[in-house]
Amino acid sequence: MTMGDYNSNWGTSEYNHHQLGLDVPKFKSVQPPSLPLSSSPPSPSSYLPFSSAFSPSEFFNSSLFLPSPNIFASPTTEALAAQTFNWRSGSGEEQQQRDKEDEKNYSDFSFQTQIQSSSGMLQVEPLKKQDIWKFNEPSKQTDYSSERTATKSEYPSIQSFSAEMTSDKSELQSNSVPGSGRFDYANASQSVREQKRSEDGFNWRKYGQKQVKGSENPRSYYKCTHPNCSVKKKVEKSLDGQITEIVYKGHHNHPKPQSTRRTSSQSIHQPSSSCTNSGISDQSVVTLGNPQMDRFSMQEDSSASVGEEEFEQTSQTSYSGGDEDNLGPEAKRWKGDNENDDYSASGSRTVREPRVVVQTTSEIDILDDGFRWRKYGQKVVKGNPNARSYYKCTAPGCSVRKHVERAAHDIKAVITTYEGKHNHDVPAARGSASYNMNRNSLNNNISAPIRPSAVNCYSNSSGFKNSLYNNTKLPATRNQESFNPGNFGQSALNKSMGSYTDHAPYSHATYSNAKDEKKDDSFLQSFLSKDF
DNA sequence: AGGCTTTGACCCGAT
DNA sequence: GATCGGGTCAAAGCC
Repeated sequence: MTMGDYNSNWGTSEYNHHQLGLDVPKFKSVQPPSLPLSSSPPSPSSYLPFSSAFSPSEFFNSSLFLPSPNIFASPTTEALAAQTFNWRSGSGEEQQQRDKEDEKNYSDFSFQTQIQSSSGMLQVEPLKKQDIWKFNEPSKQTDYSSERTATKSEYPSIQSFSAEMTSDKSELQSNSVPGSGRFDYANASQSVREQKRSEDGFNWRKYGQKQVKGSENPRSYYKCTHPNCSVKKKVEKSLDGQITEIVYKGHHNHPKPQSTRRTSSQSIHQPSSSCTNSGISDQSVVTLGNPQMDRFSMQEDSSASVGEEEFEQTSQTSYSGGDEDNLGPEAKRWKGDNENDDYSASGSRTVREPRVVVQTTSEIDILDDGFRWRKYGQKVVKGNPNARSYYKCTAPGCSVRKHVERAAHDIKAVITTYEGKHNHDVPAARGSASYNMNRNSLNNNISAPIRPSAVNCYSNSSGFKNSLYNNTKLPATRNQESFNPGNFGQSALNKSMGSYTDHAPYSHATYSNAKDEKKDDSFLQSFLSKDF
């Protein structure tokens, strides 16, 4: 192999779980927002450490629970797909029925969180796992890389099963729900390879595996099996089989192979659709972090619509020169070979093709809060070596922003900070009947935050205005979103079972965003002072 | 039989 | 030039 091979870019990303080969239809059905859903997926936040007095099923059915089809559209969601809520398992026929539905259509979000304050940052610490996304926006492409990226994070400790790389049969088996008898082994087995393809629409062949330094997770190398297609991807999986990082390289010079498989799950997955709606475009690196230091990175490629894909190109934001140094190690490490990529490598990792890009052009849901976000920056802020990804709500006129970063003191912890309030509802495109119903229901029945997680923390340069703590206690307006899965749990629980978060310490989130954020301050202030 | 995974060896750029 | 480490090769085995 020559260096030239790398020029194919480690930046192409398939959208999501598909690519991850995480396809166990039954478990990771992730439905794109645009697709009709028969049911709504549970919010990641639904994975909460319920107390004995708390009825998961009730909560799940209550208005507090805000299933959102948006989840499907979110890479994060997809990344978390394939898991079920074991706390719901075996709790009655009705419950099982729901579980069944979940298996078919839901992604699993194990956003079990607990609020903690640290270093002035309000953080949502996962009880199990959490995700962080880092997007690096590489270059444009005009080939058939219609792939998109979505990450999947499984939380085995929470789920009865965890869908994983389907190649791993043991994993498949482990995904069964103990005692549930709902797992169709035969079907799962049969679909193992099919899913390999269906997940991301492409076929992959593993050509190597290696234990990389600095990570206990083995890295697997895959090549697209399509003739003359040089797209590759590398996947890191944790010891427990969870995908911790994925990086795509190159662009498919062909459309996705037509799949004859039309299982419910597949139709639900339709990564392309989901991605399309999400508007992910161009390349970007997506890093999903989780408690187990699961790092999921993807360099995503966007490209012309091809085959089943249809992308929505969006504006791009790129960092120039100096910012490169601010890229997180992950981003640098995964820099691809895109023509535009030219970061200089840092750290001990060997990088063959320096690339420069830290941009994300896409409109994408982060943490499945139901809104569309577009990354506009990424930076390593003082006090935290972990890169902070900055996102902005893509809705016209909405200046809500949020940033996500992994806690400096604990990489397992993810800090999500919201700034501002949405002046609009959740994008309709993502809504489904059920979703809307739930939303309405929520509004009618409670005064709790419309969005489960409410606000992780609102902040602005002039000071912290709202804290999650407050949000969980104060009635929220319909527009009080920017929810964080973790917060969802907090707020929801507060409403349904008391002050779950009363004990949770918190502190002001320090949102040290730069000047471009400043301009929104007044807007935010206005909102904040008005509604709070 | 074909396709895929596994895995040790090898290649090669970086240090 | 030696060493390190990531990426790839390719034979063997599995399904």
